[in-house]
Amino acid sequence: MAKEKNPYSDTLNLPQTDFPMRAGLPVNEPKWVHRWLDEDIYGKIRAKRMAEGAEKFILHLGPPYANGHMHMGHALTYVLKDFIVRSKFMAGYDSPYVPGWDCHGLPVEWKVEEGIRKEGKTKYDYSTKEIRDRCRAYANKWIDVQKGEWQRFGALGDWDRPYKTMDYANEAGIVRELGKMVARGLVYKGLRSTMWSTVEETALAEAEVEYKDKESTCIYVKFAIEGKENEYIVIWTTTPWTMPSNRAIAYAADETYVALKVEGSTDESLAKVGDTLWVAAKLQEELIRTCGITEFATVGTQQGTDFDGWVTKHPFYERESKLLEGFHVTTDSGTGFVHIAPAHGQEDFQIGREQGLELHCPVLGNGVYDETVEIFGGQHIWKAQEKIVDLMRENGSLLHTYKYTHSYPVSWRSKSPLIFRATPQWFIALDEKTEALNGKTLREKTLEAIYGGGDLKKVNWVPEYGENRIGSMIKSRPDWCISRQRAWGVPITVFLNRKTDSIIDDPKVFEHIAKLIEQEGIDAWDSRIEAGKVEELFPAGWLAENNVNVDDLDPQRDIMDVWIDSGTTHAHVLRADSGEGQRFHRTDGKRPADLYQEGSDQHRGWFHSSILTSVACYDDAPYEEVVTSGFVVDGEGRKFSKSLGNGVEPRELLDTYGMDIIRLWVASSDYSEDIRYSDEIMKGASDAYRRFRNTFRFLLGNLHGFSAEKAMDVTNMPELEQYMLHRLHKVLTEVRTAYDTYKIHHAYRALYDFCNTELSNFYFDVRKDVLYCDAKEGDRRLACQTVLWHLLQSLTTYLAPIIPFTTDETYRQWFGENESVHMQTFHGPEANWQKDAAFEEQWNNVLNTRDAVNQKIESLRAEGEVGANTDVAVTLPLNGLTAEQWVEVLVVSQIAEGEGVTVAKASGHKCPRCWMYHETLAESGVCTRCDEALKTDGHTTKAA
RNA sequence: GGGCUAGUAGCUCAGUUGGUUAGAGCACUGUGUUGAUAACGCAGGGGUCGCAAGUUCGAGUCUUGCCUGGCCCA
Repeated sequence: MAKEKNPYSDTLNLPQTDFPMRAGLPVNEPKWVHRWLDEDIYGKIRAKRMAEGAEKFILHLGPPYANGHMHMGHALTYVLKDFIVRSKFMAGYDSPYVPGWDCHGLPVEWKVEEGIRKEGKTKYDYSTKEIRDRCRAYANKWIDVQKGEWQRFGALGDWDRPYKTMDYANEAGIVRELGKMVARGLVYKGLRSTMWSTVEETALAEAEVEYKDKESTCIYVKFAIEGKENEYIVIWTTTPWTMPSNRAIAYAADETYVALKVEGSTDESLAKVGDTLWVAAKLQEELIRTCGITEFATVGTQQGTDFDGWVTKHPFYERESKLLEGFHVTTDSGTGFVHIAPAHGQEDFQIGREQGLELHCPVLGNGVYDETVEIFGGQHIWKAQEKIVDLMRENGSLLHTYKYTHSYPVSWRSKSPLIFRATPQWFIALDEKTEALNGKTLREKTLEAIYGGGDLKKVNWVPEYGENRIGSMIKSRPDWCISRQRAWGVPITVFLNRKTDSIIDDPKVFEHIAKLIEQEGIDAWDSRIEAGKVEELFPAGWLAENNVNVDDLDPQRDIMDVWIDSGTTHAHVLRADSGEGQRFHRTDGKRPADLYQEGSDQHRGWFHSSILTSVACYDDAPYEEVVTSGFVVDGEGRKFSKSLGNGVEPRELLDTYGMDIIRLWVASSDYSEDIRYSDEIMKGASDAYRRFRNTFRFLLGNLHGFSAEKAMDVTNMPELEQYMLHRLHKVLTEVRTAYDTYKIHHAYRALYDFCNTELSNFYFDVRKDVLYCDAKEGDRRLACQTVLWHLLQSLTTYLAPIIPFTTDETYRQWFGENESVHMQTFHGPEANWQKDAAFEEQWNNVLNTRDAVNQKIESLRAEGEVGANTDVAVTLPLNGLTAEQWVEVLVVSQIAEGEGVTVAKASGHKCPRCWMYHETLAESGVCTRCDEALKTDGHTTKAA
């Protein structure tokens, strides 16, 4: 049977709106992005806030690296930042947010070199300047791509004026910071153990190293102990070529060692009968077997520490090699003694430096021993290697040799084996006491900023454990090596004066160079050096005034670690742009940034480099507060990786869900820990989105015909409306606190639950009767609409930071195309919405009663007695409400006062218009309320 | 291997200083619904709080160990 349309339907005030139920986010959001840019929403908000003299809130952005597409990690952190910036704007702050990019560094340079190779050429076919130009173009290409993706996230910001670390002004700014650190005596040149390719003749970064199987010549070598007859320390090594650089032997302090007296050996064995050999107890069997010892006696036992002070002779040079404790010595293999060549190993170098051993690297960049090396000087290490073994065999210090295949580091490009070389590098000193820091060291002063102390205010670390995390890193980190032997980066604009063996630290010189870089970019440095115009790098007359001969100067050709670039953005972005009327100008005496917000890996990265450079140059942290987030992991809590095949890209998600849903996913998660991503979780976000959207649609539909001047004063409203405003006051207060403390998921949760529980389940359901059936401008209806009107404004403004697309769509739907929600501030809570505790208590009881009644009605329904609540009559204690109010709240037809709660099928006649039961109906056939409403609104009382 | 950190219903989250049968929303199941209908209401089921010891009259909450993850180092 075809459904017949109720003739009264047309006389009802049913919801009316063009706001579609289906959002079509993937298609519509990009239009909003363009619209916001066209309207310059960001610029307008800022102009408005500045005109108001609003307080500043500066969230400073850690620049993403200008290479590749935005991934989920980017999406997470840029959405979080946008929540914060937008919520600050909404709260009335002036919150400048400037996007930026980290541009220099290896990854871009690699990509460019890769491109060059594809052309069948090598980087040597190009000048450094040409390489840099290509790097610059490459970075710019990705900046354009990332900018589009970033904007698509819905991020508000100063898109017309982003910062780039490769902009000339920023490059100059980076040099200025270097100059400050040099002037403060914090920069020095020293040695560092680096991975080196003798083929490419260059130091390699960690990421350029691969591991491959390599066959090495292993040797057991005897070191004669001084003051003892035929008694030896035995070492084992896979790199015989490092023997000329041996300076010491390391033992493990807590291992037991034994002395074995050789009493018999095989014919091939090099072990001599009568020799006494020291070896770790755990490794003696291996030594005996490998070296062909057939008979022996254990003639001594002692702990590692007992070797302290022992001295041996180098196997083929006339010099000592003393025994030292080695933190890295294990008894997994070898002999429990490790030969130390400080120039040729990470741990060796560290021990060598701590113990004051000779660190000089006697191997040249091309792998040839220099002239200081006796016997083997001028020979290539790989070729000399066998000769070294032969020499030791001849002089009797070799105990055994064999070939051994193991995993060995090679250059990812040439696949040639790498070596460790101690090379000269530039460092920032962590432990140098300097006058500029009140006689304290950079490490001490930075710790004061982290933990609070001295005259420095403690940084607020959120979550709290961040404090300990970065603190323990600063406590234990070595000096900061800031030099790189590369092309794409800001030069270390330092001159070594060979004559005085000092560096030029005059700030005037740095400023002069910075000015040149401001004009010409980083090429200003190299181009003058290469053209032999070094004197141009000095202010006019400076050389003569300071009696410096330009020929004595050795201008450095290294570039800076890119962590200096981004680590100094507090200076060349924030401080440089903070003058009167400029973007970051602040008069509140706070640090340059209120907040840095990044993933927790940045305790080692950007938070770390930023606080060090800021303390080094300005004696204080660059930020008041640091908020960290976790990482995006899959539904099982595992990280995304190619090998697991569980990765997702924001670009795919945008096509299936749209950004507001992705943003809801972020908002619903506690980002202080890792946040999970799965299809199931995204389904939850989609469901939540639909709830919000339908709430908006209900509000818009029922506000049809309403306008601001019809709004009713709170005091004139029915109690139910007052109660709802009271509840709204409560939830908005909660959300404010949540935003203020960056607990976005609490804000989301409070608003979502409010929409579900207070609105959809209760208020909307209860008030549909009044909204649909009362006269259009009846008091009850206008009061209700006034509440809906506040709800519309509060919900859109409070949700605007989280779902900017949908809230703006909603807001403009009601307030007009030219009124963006993003130009507003939070709507409410207004003081007169709040009621006293007794009022709240009474209404909470009403809701409890409602639950009890509903349970009873549900049983009635199960018996098939009733369908909708309007079929029901209820008896209950009125408890201070009128029967009329109970009818409204329970959406039932009849209420009678009684002792307990009972429910029954309503009696009388059902009004065909509002479905409520009445003992009598009006003459027109509808109930008296409907009858009046029909008359007031000018409908014919009897439906045609 | 070291530092930091987490593990409460299918999902996302609450659970103050240890104290009554561990909560919420969503999802799920059932059901109602000619007026929010790819929407909405009502009701219901669902957790030995990662595991194992220990402290305590009493532990999701404290201690130790283990398991499984995450970030950063070596």
